Amino acid sequence: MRWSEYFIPTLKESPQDAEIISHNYMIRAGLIYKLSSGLYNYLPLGLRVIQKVEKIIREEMSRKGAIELLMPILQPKDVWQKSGRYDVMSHIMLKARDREDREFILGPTHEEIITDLVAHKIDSYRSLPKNFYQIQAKFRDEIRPRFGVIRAREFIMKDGYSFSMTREDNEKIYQAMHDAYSAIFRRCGLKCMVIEADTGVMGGKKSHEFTATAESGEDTIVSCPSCGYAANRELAKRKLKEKSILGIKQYPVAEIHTPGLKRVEELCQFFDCEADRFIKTLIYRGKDNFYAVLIRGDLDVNENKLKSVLKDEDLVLAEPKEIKKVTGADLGYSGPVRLKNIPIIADLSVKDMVNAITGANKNDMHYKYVNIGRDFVVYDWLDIGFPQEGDLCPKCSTELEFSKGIEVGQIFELGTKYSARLSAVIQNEKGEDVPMIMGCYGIGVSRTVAAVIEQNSDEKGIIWPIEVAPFQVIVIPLDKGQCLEVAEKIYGQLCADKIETLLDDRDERAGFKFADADLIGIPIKIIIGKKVLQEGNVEIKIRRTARSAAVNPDNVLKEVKQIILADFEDLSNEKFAHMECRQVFQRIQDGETKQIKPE
RNA sequence: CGGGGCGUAGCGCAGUCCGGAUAGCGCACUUGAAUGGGGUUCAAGUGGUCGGUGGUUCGAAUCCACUCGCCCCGACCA
Repeated sequence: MRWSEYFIPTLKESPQDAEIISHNYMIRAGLIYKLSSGLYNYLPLGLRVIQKVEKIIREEMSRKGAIELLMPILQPKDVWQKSGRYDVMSHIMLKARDREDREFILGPTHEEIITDLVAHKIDSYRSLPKNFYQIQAKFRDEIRPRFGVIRAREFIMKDGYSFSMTREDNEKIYQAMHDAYSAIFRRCGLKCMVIEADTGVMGGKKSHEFTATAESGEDTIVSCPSCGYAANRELAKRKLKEKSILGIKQYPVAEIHTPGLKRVEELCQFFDCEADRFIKTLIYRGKDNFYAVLIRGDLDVNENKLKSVLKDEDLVLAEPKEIKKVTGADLGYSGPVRLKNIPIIADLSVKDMVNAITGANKNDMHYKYVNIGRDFVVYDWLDIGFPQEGDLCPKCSTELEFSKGIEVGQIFELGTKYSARLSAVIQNEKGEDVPMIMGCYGIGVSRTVAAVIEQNSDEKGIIWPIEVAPFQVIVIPLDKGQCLEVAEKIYGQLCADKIETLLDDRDERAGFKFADADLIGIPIKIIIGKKVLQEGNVEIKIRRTARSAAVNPDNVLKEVKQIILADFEDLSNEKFAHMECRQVFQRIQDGETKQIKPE
């Protein structure tokens, strides 16, 4: 491709609304252009990268026997009502009516559609298992789109759905997808953590998240450096460091007048102490009864964990009126002491608290010097908080580490939630109708591109890993005349050999071209300048290492192929095991060939 | 949805508080000249319904009301 005939609108200045590196570079390198909040044009260069990621996905998916199809973006409302998700996901769905006033939504995902399809077209267990996928645009009316394509409203997603007769088959596909995802992200040049994840509105039993580590990530990952336990902070279990409370003197309970003071923050000031001296008491309303939930004052209750340990999906914080009824006092004065007829559940963080401060279940009153056992009894000790710095691994008690990441993929074991509701049933060997067992597997394609940039860039711009680079090579003539002639020749050779090459044929100065080439991140530069050419050479320069070497123009094709192969090998060992290539790559990396400008 | 901010040329911004004449600056773009291996220099240009509507006023980018859009923090999030 000739730059002058192509379309790469680069920007020298940073756009005002780009908060993170990938967003900034995607705009500046001319990959995307915003149409409206959360809606992006993919410009030619950006599209090429998207297509590279899609190609990798298709290869790895079909390697595992998955079948590609394509479903509509516009979906009739009634399918969603059948699954029960029309209401649950209502807030992210864009709704529309056609000319006959029929109701539709723009698909935020496709479980319902594929299940409907399979329900109609697969009627024997002999046809199972099947694993379908598509790559297509999704629309989710995000509450707050941000970070460019990382949280966009319209985005490109690969979504896959498997249908099995048996748990074993389902488990096999889950594992196959797990493996496929690892390969996909590795080939994209992404460092990922695979972590235990929450199933959210998808429902289902088991889920793993593939999270690309990035400072700018929205997800917090908790991991154990010792045993490898890793989970989303929303889900992560924890142990707490044990503190000995032996020998600490317990004072008698004292009632303190605390007029109008309800929030922990205010109470800290009043008592002149840290938040961790308080036992926060929250009243929750469950399906059948109320719970008093205790947690240390500086921590928050993880409601997902609470729901799951109490096996009560309907759990919500009680209304002020209900609190008054249950505790006898207004919101803000609840406490465990003399709290009757309600189970007291406590987070592990409360266990070693001595002489704590709690509400007194009387308005404007708190207790000081409250002690467990003596002043109240806990019905059950549970892990219902979020892990904090210093907390320990639930499995091996090593101190947990925290990192940030971008969720690029997630896989779920769905069970029979959708198949049962949408009648995707088959007859088993005994002639009984049973719902199919499902799994679902998603990759945020556009988001993956952003994650790759988050992990692969420097102050000059993007540094594409070879497999997702929009072009592998950029040929840069620094002058007209002979330089351009040689450049054209090399460009022709590379193209003829199916190496994706960009020829910067613009009449611009050297620095300008270099800066653009670095910004758009092409891995290999072929630089043709007068001086080097007089010595009969051109220059090959690697974007990532900034190392360069002079080579004879006739050898450029050979060298480039070897660099590319070596790079591929780096990303995907099993695929390209060419020792020779590695050696040549090493030679260029080490600068063993003639150096123009040693770094 | 709550809180905050912004909207002036393709991009980044000044001007708005305190109303006044052809609405400025940098980058980009066009033309010319010099230059030619890491974002050159000089000169001359193109380009703006000041987000929109209504109002106040002799006069509105500027004041008022409404409205649309965008961004940030929070709530939310496969």
